[in-house]
Amino acid sequence: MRLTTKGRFAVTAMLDLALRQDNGPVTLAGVAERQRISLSYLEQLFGKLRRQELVASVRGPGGGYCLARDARSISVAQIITAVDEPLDATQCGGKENCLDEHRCMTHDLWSSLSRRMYDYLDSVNLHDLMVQQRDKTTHRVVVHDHAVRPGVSEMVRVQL
Amino acid sequence: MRLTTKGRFAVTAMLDLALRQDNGPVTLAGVAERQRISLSYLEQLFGKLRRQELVASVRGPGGGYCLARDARSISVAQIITAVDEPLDATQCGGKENCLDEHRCMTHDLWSSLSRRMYDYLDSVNLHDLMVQQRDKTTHRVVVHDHAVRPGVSEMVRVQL
DNA sequence: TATAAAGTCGACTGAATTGATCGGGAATTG
DNA sequence: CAATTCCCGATCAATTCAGTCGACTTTATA
Repeated sequence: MRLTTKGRFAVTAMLDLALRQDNGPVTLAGVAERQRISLSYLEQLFGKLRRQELVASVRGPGGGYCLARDARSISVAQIITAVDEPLDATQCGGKENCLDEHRCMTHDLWSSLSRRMYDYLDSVNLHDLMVQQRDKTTHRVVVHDHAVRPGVSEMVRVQL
Repeated sequence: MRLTTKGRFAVTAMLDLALRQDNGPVTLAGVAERQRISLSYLEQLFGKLRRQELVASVRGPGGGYCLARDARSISVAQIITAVDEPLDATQCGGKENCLDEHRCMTHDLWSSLSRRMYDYLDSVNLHDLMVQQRDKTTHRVVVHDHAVRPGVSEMVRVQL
């Protein structure tokens, strides 16, 4: 499990998509502009996301991308591993370069750590992020309107 | 927070150190040989670990490295951020390239995610890993005594 | 049917990072 | 003194990152 800006771009773009797909397919050009990510780079990322069946594409005018499944069933871990393909195979990974007892130490240690990290990222899904983001927006509006709509947002804020 | 093989090397080396420092300072040459990491690369990593005061060095014959503090007080997160220095400042990070409402989305989303990951890695310390590793070794010995040498790797393999 | 809007694909690029190598130091022990 | 070990800087090939470009396919609609 790697964690780089590449994964962040993908998660950000997917969240943008999730928040806007109610009005039909979302164009990459739109995502690129809103999130300040280069269009061509997005195309590469969405190529991978599409092959992993996290998004579906609609060609032609009025086309764009939609989530391929419910936001609740798409985890952050799935997004990240979709674009960061070489999962973690870079280590000794069963090859011949680590010998005797120590092979196991390195291998097990890291696979255990990285599994626990994966489990965490897998427990956060796109819908969670949408709610979190909408609350933030709401909160801003509330502050603007000064205190007409108390509720929802108050709590989430604290966590960040 | 980045998570790459560089961090894995550092954690592995620190664990090797922690498991052997009872007999005095541990040489990098020893770590290099046992863990199959190049000596010069280890020197670079330990330079950073020393500057972060996670390890202390002893020069001259019989010298080497020791943990600078108790294993319980050194977390995996500390090790990783020590060697992967540019913590996470690579994003929009308060700069001018993200505008209006969307700035907050990207920024808050990722800082929240990455903070939770950090918290997790910060909750695992070197002592935890030592215990985990020693248990595994013990377990292996038991199996070993059993049959005619059914292969050291047999058990450990399962987990992978 | 022609055109424009969109996705699709492949090749390529500059910059940064990874992991490694080398050479020469400085400190310490015996 | 000589050996051992840490320390530091320069350099390097390979890979990845992030972005660019050009050509192509699909499809809605004027």
